[in-house]
Amino acid sequence: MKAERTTTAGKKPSRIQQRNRSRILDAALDVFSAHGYRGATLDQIAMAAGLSKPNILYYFNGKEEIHVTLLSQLMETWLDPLVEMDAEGEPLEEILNYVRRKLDMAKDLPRESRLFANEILQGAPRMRPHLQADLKPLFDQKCAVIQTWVDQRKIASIDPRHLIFSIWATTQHYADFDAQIAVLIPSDDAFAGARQHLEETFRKMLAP
Amino acid sequence: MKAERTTTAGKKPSRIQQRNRSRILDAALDVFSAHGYRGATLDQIAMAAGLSKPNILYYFNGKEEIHVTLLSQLMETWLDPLVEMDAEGEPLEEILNYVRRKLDMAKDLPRESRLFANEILQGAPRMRPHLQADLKPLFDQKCAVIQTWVDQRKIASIDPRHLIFSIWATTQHYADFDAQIAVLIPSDDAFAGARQHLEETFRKMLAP
DNA sequence: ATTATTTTTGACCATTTGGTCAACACGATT
DNA sequence: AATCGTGTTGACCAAATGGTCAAAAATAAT
Repeated sequence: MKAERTTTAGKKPSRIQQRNRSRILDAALDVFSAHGYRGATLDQIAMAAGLSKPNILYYFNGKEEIHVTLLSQLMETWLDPLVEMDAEGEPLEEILNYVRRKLDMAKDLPRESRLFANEILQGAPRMRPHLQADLKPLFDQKCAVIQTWVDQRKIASIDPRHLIFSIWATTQHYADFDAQIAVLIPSDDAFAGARQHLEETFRKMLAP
Repeated sequence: MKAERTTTAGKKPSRIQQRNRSRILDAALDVFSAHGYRGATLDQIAMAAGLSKPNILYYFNGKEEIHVTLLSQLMETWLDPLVEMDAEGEPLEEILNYVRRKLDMAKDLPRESRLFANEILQGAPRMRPHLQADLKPLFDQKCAVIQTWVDQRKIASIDPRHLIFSIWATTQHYADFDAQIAVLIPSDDAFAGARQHLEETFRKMLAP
């Protein structure tokens, strides 16, 4: 019988296992988000994790498994703000809160945002299953919620799908295109201005 | 004296030179935009161009030169819609026209959009000079124009910088995140819906 | 202390990849 | 047809890279 210390962990991961696995994942997040999947090397990840390359391969069966693990973990975090959007809440405030939460994520988790962006840009080769299985149903459900708000005249008439796209695009932009923004708004916290701008614009956009 | 048939072309490029160089650049655009810089290989580019690898290296001094050439050419096309925005025109219509043009570019030139997005995502290692030299001054100039429109109450009070970011984000999103959109809006032309949605939302956003 | 188990690593390997080069083919000019 | 500059390529190369493995350290269990 093989070790199988990977995805379907046999029993209980030792203290040292937990520590090293999370070290590796954190280092891999650094490297993958900065260079993309193919641009990242195991040596870089090993270096960043403070472990030897063979040791990395002791904890993960290969480069791809590290990447897939990161993507899977990310999915949960990524969808959470949308899950939080409450059909019973006050419509405008629910949507604005969603915008705020997404912008917070772009600010606080830029590596995750870029990892995601990289994967989608390349055609989502390793993530399409997750998108289909997790994102799609949630998306459809929340679109329906927003549509009821539109039908009840609680917010302006708008296509819920493209509204969500606009929210994703405008918030993630500040993480994914940071290198460009840094050139255009030097030595300034773009997020402060972004928060106010998005608050105001989405408010106007949605006013019934 | 060396050949120097690269950037600073000695004299006149022959018919065959022009043909093959553009073939290579077109193939490289395919490959780079699909896999990123490091993910792209000269063999893939050569294959896509219908030429041998050594032949590719006969026309370009290396992988990086091909990439840089693409980026340089792209810059002009990319900035053009913003250049077109006329300070003398009707403010709201000028901005909406800019949105429309940017969306057209996302639809018609998705490879270029992804090439650009890939480069910025990786921190713009090969493009920062262009951003500084070309994009930055244009950005500042057009921000000033928009600011005068705001000051004259021609459009709503808004931060021109973040307005432009929002336009970039929402339009390019449809090209860059196509893989995700295809999952969420299956077998549908997202651009048709996007055009109407963006038209309406930016109109509301900017109404004085 | 001794055995058993889990971690760690130096030394290797096979493949991929960017790039070189000498030789060869082509096309225009004489 | 011989010549000369332009194009083209098969054969190679060195470095990078994902991955393997047997042996050595640590660590835990007895």
